[in-house]
Amino acid sequence: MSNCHNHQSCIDGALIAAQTICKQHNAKLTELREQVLLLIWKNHKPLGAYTLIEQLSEQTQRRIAPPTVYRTLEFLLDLGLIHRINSLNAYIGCTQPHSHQGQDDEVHHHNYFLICKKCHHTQELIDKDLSGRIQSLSQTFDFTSQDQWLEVTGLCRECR
Amino acid sequence: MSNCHNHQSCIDGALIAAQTICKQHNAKLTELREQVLLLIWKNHKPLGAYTLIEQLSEQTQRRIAPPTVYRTLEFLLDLGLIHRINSLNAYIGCTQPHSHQGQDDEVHHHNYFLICKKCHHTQELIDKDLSGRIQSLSQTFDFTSQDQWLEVTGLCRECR
DNA sequence: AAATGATATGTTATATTATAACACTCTCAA
DNA sequence: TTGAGAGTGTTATAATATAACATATCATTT
Repeated sequence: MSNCHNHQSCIDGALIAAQTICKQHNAKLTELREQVLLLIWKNHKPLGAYTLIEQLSEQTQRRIAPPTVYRTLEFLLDLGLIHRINSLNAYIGCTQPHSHQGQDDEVHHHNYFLICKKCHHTQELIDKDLSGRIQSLSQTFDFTSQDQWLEVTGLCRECR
Repeated sequence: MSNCHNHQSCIDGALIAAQTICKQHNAKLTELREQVLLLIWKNHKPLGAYTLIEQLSEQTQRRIAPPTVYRTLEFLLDLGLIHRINSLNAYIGCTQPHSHQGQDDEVHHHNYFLICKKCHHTQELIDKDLSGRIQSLSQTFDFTSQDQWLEVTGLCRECR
């Protein structure tokens, strides 16, 4: 782990947030979903689906097939509890899931990531100002923006 | 094509720009590379690698295998002549390849796209102000940014 | 022109990521 | 108690991408 912090409290917080958000959306946080979410958080770096399948298979002592995991990922993505890092084909826990909730119960994806090219440590940003700026920039091109994905690659402090 | 404009002049311009940039980098714009670049431009929408393989196979009347196309895509990507749209696993021509040239002959990727969810029409933006803003935001997180990828999804004028 | 080395392309096989389709299970409300 | 929906299991396969090695092409030197 490249950034020092209380890791367990991250995980605990993520779990509590997940429980709250599931309740809000009348969705069930099943054992499988909780396991997947926790594994993603424990790794604390973008995690590929097949790595996740491996870890999950080991942990449960039985063979987990891809669709099982992909469905679970989709569930967590839809609720904004995790994010997909497109440039890595990998998944990471959302640090502020509540901030992605719209008034209409819809999840808006305005997600920004700083991704270290060396260690793949990934930091999520949330910046309302930047969101607004990108939105209005879109408007000048007569484009109605919905979701925003920003991936900035470079070097984190440790790897520099 | 969802945005009206002189399409042939786009293509012609892209080809001339490619020739110039290849010369600058002492790289060869071979027939294959030119064919691929033109096909990408003719489609004028993000094009998947395997669609490209199909079109290229048809056009040349022989079977083109994936590595051939992927290598060519890599070449064009490296020179900044095309971009990869990560959210679509697809490739599109760069509208302003010269603007990605650094002084040190290195290509910097600060690329922003507006992607229509319905028709996949994709508009490239270049905005130095936004680049700077994202760069300085990265700095506040003690992160040395190199490349920036922004993909905004939503609806274009025609699809709204 | 022949030899050489570097670059480009061809070819075969396979890795990696993701989804389709259908079967089974479990819960909970009618 | 039953049947409808949600969740998960299972098998097969689709879609995207790369590794490894063979061959060809071209420029340069001899």
